[in-house]
Amino acid sequence: MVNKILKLNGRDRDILATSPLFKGMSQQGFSKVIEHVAVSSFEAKDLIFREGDSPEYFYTVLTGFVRAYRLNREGREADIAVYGPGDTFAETGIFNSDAYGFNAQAAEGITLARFETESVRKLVTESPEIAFALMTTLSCNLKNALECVADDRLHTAPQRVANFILKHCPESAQSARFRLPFQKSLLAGKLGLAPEALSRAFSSLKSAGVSVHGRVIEINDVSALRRF
Amino acid sequence: MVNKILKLNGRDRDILATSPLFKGMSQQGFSKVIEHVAVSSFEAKDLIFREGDSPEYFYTVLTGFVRAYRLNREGREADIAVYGPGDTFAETGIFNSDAYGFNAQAAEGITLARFETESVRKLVTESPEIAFALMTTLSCNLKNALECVADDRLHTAPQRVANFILKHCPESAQSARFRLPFQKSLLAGKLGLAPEALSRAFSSLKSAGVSVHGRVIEINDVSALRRF
DNA sequence: ATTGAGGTTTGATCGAAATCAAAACGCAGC
DNA sequence: GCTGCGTTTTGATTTCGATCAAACCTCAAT
Repeated sequence: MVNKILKLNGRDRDILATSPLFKGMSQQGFSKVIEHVAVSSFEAKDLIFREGDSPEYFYTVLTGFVRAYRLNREGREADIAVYGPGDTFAETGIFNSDAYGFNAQAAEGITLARFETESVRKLVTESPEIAFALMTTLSCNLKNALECVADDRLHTAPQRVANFILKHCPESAQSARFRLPFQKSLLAGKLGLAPEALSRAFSSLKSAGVSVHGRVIEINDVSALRRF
Repeated sequence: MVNKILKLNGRDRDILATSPLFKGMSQQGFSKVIEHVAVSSFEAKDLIFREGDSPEYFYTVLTGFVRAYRLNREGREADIAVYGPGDTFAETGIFNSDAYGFNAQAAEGITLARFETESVRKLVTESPEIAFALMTTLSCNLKNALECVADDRLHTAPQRVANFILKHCPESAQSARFRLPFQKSLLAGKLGLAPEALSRAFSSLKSAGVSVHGRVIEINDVSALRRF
């Protein structure tokens, strides 16, 4: 069930203002864009849009996680990306008016900032600053997508999991501990694995000093994990 | 060996003007950008840039094909994209000054239009038209990359090859025949396959009416292939 | 505390594609 | 037409991860 609040509240506004898309944007630029924003909330499992729909809106995540996935002919699903707080998705619709290229689903209860594709398209031609911000976001999403292809093709399941863990460790830490921001089944999808494969990957990382308690990951020796 | 010609010749200029990046751009916009262009030629196997290099330039392919790939720790290579005539690559450097995210290699003798990242970054803030063209290109590359992830995760080798073939068939054709634009080993890489796997995929498509003679692909019944 | 429903782990099996090895093919240069 | 090199194909084997099935764990609701 979609619940739209037409005005941003203060907290949402703050989250948005500090997201990569708007960070570094002037007050005026920000004000212009948020004239065209609405806040939408979704419950876990709700569909935000469907592959093939016409791209009327694009989104920035305020809270929670969004799962982007595609279907094959038999209806099997494969995740292609996970978007979290501050991430912007489906912004290709601004420049490429063909249909959304994937399904987007709330992985849990979420709130999104929803922008009108059409209105922002106009803003882009008027404001170099807004254009620049969107290009930076596109660049970032493109880099991540190519990285994902490379990771899929180069690394085994345990290596992909190790990489994911290492991204969440402070660069120079000896040891570390953190909490997964979402369900393991979503992490499995993000890494292109079945949940069973993720579970087995975690247990094969025990030998590299990784222990898992529920959603809490503990790394004894970060540099050993790097060598794994 | 890199061979730089500082001025575009007429033919190169035409190719560039009709490439997706410049198609639809005004004469003035085009002129502005090509002040900052050089033409580079490379021989087969030459490296254009290396992952980790600082992104001084980005490129549009004039002729031939470019292989984008990454290495794992053991030095095994995995292709992540193939860029052909009219395609623009490494344009993320304009907005994201961190290093190139992949290695780029000439798959055969090629000519490229080479743009200075820094100069174009300035143009983008001055000209909405140029900004819009770059955003469209970024969008297109992002869509392709996400499509690639989905294809890898959803489809088997024969299905990926079938999809590739179908993209090269006229939408409504009953039967078709076309020539692969590059070596089979490059196609294998593009599809995330070992050359042996591509070869086996082709032979498993014989049952769907696909025959292969060297680089020439013949499809008896396009709609049967679609159902494969 | 008990129940029940998701989510996760473990076990067994299967299948797709990588890898290694060698044969066959295609083609440019002589 | 031959020669020889690089590409592609074919064959045998291995490996990784998917799939199916069942047990287990967690936690919210009763």
